[in-house]
Amino acid sequence: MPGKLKKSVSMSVIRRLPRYYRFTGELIEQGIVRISSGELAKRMAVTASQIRQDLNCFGGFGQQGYGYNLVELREEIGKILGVDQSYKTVLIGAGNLGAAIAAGMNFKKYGCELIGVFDSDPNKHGKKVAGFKIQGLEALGEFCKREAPDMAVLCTPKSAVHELADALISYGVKAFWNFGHYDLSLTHKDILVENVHLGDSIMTLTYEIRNN
Amino acid sequence: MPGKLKKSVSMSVIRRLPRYYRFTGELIEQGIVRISSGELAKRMAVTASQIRQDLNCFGGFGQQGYGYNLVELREEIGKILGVDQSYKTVLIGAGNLGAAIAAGMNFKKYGCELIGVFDSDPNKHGKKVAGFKIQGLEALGEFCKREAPDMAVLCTPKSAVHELADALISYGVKAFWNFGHYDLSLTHKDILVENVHLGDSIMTLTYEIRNN
DNA sequence: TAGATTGTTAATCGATTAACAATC
DNA sequence: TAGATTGTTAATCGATTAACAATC
Repeated sequence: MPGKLKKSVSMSVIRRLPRYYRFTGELIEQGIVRISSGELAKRMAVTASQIRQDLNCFGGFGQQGYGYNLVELREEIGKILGVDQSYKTVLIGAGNLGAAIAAGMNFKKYGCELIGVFDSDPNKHGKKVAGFKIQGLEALGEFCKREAPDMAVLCTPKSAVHELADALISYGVKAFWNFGHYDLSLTHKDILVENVHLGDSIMTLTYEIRNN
Repeated sequence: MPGKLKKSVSMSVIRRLPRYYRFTGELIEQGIVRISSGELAKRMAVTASQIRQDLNCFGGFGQQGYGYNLVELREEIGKILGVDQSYKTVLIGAGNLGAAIAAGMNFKKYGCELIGVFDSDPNKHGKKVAGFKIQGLEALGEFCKREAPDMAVLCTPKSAVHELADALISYGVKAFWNFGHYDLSLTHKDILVENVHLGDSIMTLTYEIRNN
């Protein structure tokens, strides 16, 4: 038996990591150096058990009797999340939302690097967003062959998502940050998809307003 | 015993409802009239059991031997989610993202109605977004007293969220759609919060790129 | 060393899936 | 009626919490 097989970490855990990353950042800003799982739990309104379990999926970052060194802990979580990377990213769909994401999202902070912005609308071509000239979709293939982006941000209407994904996958893109109201992972296998369905999000809020 | 107490529905179920709402809409567009839980399950890549369990939290919308009438089902889910309502909504923070949400989000489709846009930056005051003149925060109190909004969309930097929430709560706002990197629900109780943390979202994607 | 706090195993809880009787 | 499919109960699975021995 050549080394134990690392059991894959559940999505529930992964989705909590960014929150740990944010909180440790804030605590460091406040000048705090070390923290126990109990104290961190209190501040984040979760259980200490959960924090210890979550972190131990990735190794022992703490020290018995002491707790966790915040700078060290944050760095480790950052590495796990990949924010120390620089994944090349293209953004497709420079409408309201797409342009806002391109201009306002600090990609570097999250391990990504925006390298191009595309839109199907010829009227937009050549205009600048976030320092990038908006390019037509006909330029996408060559651009991808040259730059080999890792990730695509999809900010197009849902009708365009399917076809775009086909093309991007054929150009070697494996990861999709999808803002379109379309369930990419149903039709496209062997890719990574993270959906941001703003409509779904606001509906859970209206649900709660109503049922309260 | 005056009627059985309806056990509250779990968040896992609620968060699946918008997806049912989307899929039933698409199926209706395709001209399909009825569907069985088994067939719907296949299309959504979930189990039929889950669909039946989820829907039965709210009552029996189906018919044995027949399945579910799509138009009826969608209407029921819509009512549960509150998309037939018209919750008055103010948006605070007309930066890149805030302006894009104001202009691009079809609030009416989701049971909301945008009634005002606010920003702290005096240079923006008077400019128009989505047909609304951007107002200063000093106008917020009077506006809320007059209009009594139900919901606030927070698109400000995290440093402003806490104070803004204090003010809005004092004006009677109970529900917050929060785009700021700040955990509102930790500091403010008895309000409804739905967070959209785009940073958290993109980090789960970089995690997956890295660990794949 | 004694006290604190982790890493980790065991117990509990909740959510998902399976099964099937009810019924259209 | 017979076949299909729901509504609902029971079984399983996974995630969260509690407990505690290991150890800094």
